[in-house]
Amino acid sequence: MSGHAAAVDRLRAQGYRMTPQRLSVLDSVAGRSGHVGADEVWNQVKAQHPYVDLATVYRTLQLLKRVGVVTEVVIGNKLHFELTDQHNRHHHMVCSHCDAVQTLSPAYLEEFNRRLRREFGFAPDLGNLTIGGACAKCRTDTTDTPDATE
Amino acid sequence: MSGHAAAVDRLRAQGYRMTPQRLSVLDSVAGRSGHVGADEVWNQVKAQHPYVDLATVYRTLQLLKRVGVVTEVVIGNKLHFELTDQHNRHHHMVCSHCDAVQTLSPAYLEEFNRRLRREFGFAPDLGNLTIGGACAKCRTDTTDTPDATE
DNA sequence: TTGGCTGTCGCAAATCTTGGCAATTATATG
DNA sequence: CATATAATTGCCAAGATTTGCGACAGCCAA
Repeated sequence: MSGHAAAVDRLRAQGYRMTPQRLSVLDSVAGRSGHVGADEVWNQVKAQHPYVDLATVYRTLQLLKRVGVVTEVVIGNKLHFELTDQHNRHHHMVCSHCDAVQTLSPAYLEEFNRRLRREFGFAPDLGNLTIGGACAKCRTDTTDTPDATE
Repeated sequence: MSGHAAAVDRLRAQGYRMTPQRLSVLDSVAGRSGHVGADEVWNQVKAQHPYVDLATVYRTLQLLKRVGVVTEVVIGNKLHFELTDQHNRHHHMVCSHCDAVQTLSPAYLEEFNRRLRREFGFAPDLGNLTIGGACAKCRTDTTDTPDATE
């Protein structure tokens, strides 16, 4: 894995440093295709650097998110992270019943994004947008249709 | 405050009970025009019922949210709640720099909502949608334009 | 090389939120 | 109004994430 050069540059460009711990966290997130929980990252990192603290993992993940290297996904009440793939950007739809995650093309929100900028000067961070709701499966499972529409 | 009759009915309709604690929580949320943090609610509630536990406040807020009486707004990394106003539904845009909150008409997401349902069978819970990003003020303040666009 | 400045880390404590469990209470019924 | 039953509460503790702080390490200037 040397594909982290870009990430290193992004950090350096903003005055941050690349450390073994950060590299390890990055490796861990990059190692999986999907999203990873902070605790999973921690476990993986500890394999290489047993002394690393969980707080460091959290701080690193927030940092990587800030510089755009990873994307945060809120699943249930836990944070998950995945590598930001410039060529395959997407949003997430998370079912609040079964925590299933579907991806959604950014195309669905392009117009919305433009309107917010144009009309409010508000620059939405849709990169980290997670849309909660009920997936098709859970909608038919439950008797009481959670008409959380609106 | 007797305007809670509707809320009581909603609870009863789903087999829940109305207790002094719940009434108090409801009063607290209804007492403010904007959104309130769980801790603020707790403080207000304790004024009337000193023994009430914080866990009860959280549970009650989640319950009221579930039955549609209050709406949850994620500000920073804290939960806030506000009374659900049927006649003035809205979403929230929260600035991740200054935590300022702007409201947004549901009209902006109607089409989006319909598409998700039609194309994915996914019923988004837009009632509790919060859109993060940078407000107009903070966008000009900061040198490094957080192009969190996507 | 020697300082000094700044970014990072590990550790511990704090904060916010949720869950388990036994005791208590709201409600329907007799 | 007394009783049974299931919902609810308090209390306690755990889970998840953040923050303060002193120690430490990388990097630039002299």
